[in-house]
Parts: sequence; C-alpha cells; structure tokens
Amino acid sequence: MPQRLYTYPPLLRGRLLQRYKRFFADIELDSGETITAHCPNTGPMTGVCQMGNLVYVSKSDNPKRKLAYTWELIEVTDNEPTWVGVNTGLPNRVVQALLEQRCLPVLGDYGEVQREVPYGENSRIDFRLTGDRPIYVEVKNTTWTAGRLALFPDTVTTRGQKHLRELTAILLEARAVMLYFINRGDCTAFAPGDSADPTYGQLLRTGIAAGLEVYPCQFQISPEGIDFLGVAPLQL
DNA sequence: TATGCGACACTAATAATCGC
DNA sequence: GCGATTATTAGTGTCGCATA
Repeated sequence: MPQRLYTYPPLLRGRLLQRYKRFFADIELDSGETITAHCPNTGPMTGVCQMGNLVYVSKSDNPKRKLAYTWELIEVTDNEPTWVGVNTGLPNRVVQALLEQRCLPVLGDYGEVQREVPYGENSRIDFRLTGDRPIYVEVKNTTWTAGRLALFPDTVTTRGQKHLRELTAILLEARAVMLYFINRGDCTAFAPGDSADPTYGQLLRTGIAAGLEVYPCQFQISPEGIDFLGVAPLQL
C-alpha cells in the first residue's frame, strides 16, 4: 500500500515551452497565459526536459521572490505516461518524513532524526540517525532512466564522488546509507550511471564492498502528492 | 586549450540585532 | 534574558568569461 509522504499545494497545469539559463522555464498555462517559472533542478535533467510536455507549477506568495511560479512536475512518456518530480528541494523533505515515520524497516531501530550534520572534510550529511551505532544517510535525487532502470548520476559529479568517499570512510564508526530518491514511478530497479560518471560507479561498488548500504527508494509522483512505493532492487 | 571562478534563484540553517 | 526579526552563509550544477 503506497504511503503518502507529501501533499502538493494547489498546482497549475501547462506546457513547457523552453528551459534556459539553468533556472528559468517558460510555460504556457492552460489559461493561455505564458509565465516564466523558477526551475529548481539545476542539473541537466537528462531525458525528462522535453519541450511541449505537460507540466505543473506551484505559485508562491513570497513577495521577495522574483519569480512567483516554481516548476514542480513534468510528464514523460518513455514507458507509460509518468509524472516526474522536478523540484530538487522536495526529496530531502520527503525523506525526512520517511525516516520520522519509520517507513524503512531495513534501518532497524534508531532515535532522533538529525538534519544537515557536519562530518568528513567540510561536508554535511543530509540525515544522521542517532543510536548506539549512528546511521549517516545521504540522499540523491534521480530522474534519469534507461528503460525501467533508474540511474544516478546523469553527469560527472565530483561532489557525489566526495560524498561516497566520506561515507565509506565513516563506516569505521557508524553505518552509512546512500538513499537514492527515484523521482518517478515507472522504474523497477536502480543502477549507477556508469556511462555518465564511471568513477562514481566504481566508488559506489567499492563502498558497498566495505559495508556501505544502498537503498534506492521508489516513489509515485502525481499532481496530488508523493507516495512511497518501496525499495527497488540494485543492479551492479 | 585547460583551468578557475563568479553568476544565477532559491531554500534552509545559522548568526546577529533589536525591542521588551 | 528571551523571543522575534533580519542578515548572512552554504549548497545545488552548469554556463560563460577571464586568465594561465
């Protein structure tokens, strides 16, 4: 039974006209109005940034923002029509709810869920779960797929490599978890994106051999909200 | 040609300031 | 001293310009 972990505010539907300068997306709303929305995903959005596709945006009443609209979702048709989450700020919020509601039995018992805890060399872990043996959880958002296989990363990521090295190093004193947030519901498994960043894939495999735990978490995305579907198999 | 760095918009956390 | 408000900083990934 899918578990609702996030409910979107009322969204407006439209079609993507263009995405440019990393942060901007021109969108024609169903009302006929053309708006410029903030694109919160600064990555290449490989395979999901398709002009003309249906999208949803939210509207902020924050007077300090230059762009009132935020691009939240896009529909892709690689497999069956599927909504893909664009807002990279949401995965961490959703994972926080996931951890606080104890939706991942594989993590076992833990106490407090701490956010943005300093560790390693000037890094911060997304979540630290307290207990006799603390659990460090790093969250990575992914929308890139090959068929029904979710992949991460979709570009060379030196930051991601650094995170893997530091997580592997911390295994001496704690459990370390890579939690891949599969931001679409049409995938059945997860694998490292070796074609985009072979070094990352190598580091991930080395980390797993050393005890790093990897949980690709699958979510069903819809204009209503985000539901947790479960942990997808890992293909190495 | 290769490398380094700032800019871009926004969020969230932290620090500093102010008034009571 | 406390709470509320404001300011600052880090982080996110890529582009484009300046420099070596």
